[in-house]
Amino acid sequence: MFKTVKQNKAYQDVVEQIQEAIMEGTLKPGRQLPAERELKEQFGISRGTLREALRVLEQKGLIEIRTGVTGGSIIREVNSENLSDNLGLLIRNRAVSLRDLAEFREGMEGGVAALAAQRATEQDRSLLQGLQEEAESYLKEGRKVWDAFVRTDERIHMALASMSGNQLFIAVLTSVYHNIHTYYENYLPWNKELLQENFNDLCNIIAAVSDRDSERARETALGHVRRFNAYMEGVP
Amino acid sequence: MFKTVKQNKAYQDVVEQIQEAIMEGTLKPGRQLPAERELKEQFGISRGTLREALRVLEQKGLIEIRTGVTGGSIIREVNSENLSDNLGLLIRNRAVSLRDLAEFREGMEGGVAALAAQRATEQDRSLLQGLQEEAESYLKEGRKVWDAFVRTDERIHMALASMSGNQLFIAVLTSVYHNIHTYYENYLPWNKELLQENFNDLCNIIAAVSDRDSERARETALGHVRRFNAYMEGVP
DNA sequence: TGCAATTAAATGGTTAGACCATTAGTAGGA
DNA sequence: TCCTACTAATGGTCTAACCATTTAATTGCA
Repeated sequence: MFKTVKQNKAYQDVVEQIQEAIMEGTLKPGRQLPAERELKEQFGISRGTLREALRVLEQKGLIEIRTGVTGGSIIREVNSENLSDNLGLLIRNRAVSLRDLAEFREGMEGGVAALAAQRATEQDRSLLQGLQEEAESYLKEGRKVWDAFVRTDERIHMALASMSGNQLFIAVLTSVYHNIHTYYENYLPWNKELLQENFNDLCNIIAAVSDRDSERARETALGHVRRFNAYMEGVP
Repeated sequence: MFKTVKQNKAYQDVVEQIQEAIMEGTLKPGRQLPAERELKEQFGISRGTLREALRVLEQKGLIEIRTGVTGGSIIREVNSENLSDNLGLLIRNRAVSLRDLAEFREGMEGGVAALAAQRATEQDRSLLQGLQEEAESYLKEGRKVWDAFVRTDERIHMALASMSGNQLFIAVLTSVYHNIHTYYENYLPWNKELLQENFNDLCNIIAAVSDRDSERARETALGHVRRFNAYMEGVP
């Protein structure tokens, strides 16, 4: 019949009030909160309690706290960084396996590439072109810059996610890449041929995106991920 | 050449130390940290600073803080609650739209269903059977239990995610469902025919999973999500 | 003996006031 | 004009005390 009454701590109340003000738009990104010594008066609490509340808001990604005379708590533009961090914690903590990450990536990369193909701007296309040339130059330089190549590969995939315009894909793929990186470096039997194959796949995906051919982008990307996942079969 | 030196605040240092201990497994879920008055001695900081650190860890979902004589900071089993909260914030802030959620779901549901088909046990299959019957009975009861039907629908999708055995799918889909619910309830033009169509889709997916036919499960699930997303086209 | 009420003790929650560290502007001198 | 030192405002940290909550131990009555 009745819900148990929740006895809010003082700092929680402060967190909720400020969070609501941000969500409602009363507090807009870029705007600054009053200084701590004034805020504590407005809320009628001590500075220590206020600071606990501000730390929580900071951790939630809602404010940024700067020191110095012009410093203070600044309302942040909400982004998906936090979601990535949280997912990263979850991945590390639950000991998500390479297999899990790989399966998950299979589910997403195709869709991301398809959306990117639909939504890429002229600027996006030239960005991809530039990244492709960068990757090619690393490939030619040979073994000593292989990890530079791998990083560029990752940047291309993230650029595609970015072009999808979908914050969810961006956030989730960011975490996945951050955590899958070590696996790929350690377990893939990198050699000249594999890098070349990887590069060819990238070129095909980029070409499909440039042609605004979303279905070809989807299939090419999915095929790429599947093939490379298969190369890692049997890895713990 | 060199990275900029990061001047850590004291509380950040504490957060990192405790977080790492949890991630490495030195601190296991259920275990309690020392009391604040002792912890502050171990870290060589004041209680206020320590409490800021604990609040951050609490917000990250890594510890739970209880009052009382047996209280203290208890290491938590990390779950996807935080992820859901975060996604909720992004949605309320309009950083993630219904369209984003729908696109994302399209990317995942097919893969989940395919994995479920490969990995479902006998027990899983009978669980699905039970849920299907439950949904059918709600459907027959008519309008007054429609939201019971919708909740069962959600449980079926989550059961499939669970059967995929992939913690990533489970965590992410849990968050997505928790947050997409309001959209579906408000914007889908629910009526008898739509519910029936929904139910038929579910039956087909469940049948494919029961037959261990992963490709049919993938296609059926994907088609289902796509069709229902299309019904919501034009929604903000 | 058994149980209920009371008390005690440990924990987190909060307060007050002080001082330190960082930063940007300002004034003053070379 | 330019550099330097100072000043003031902000967050960061510390100390020490008291309040609030919860559990376990104690007490006292039946």
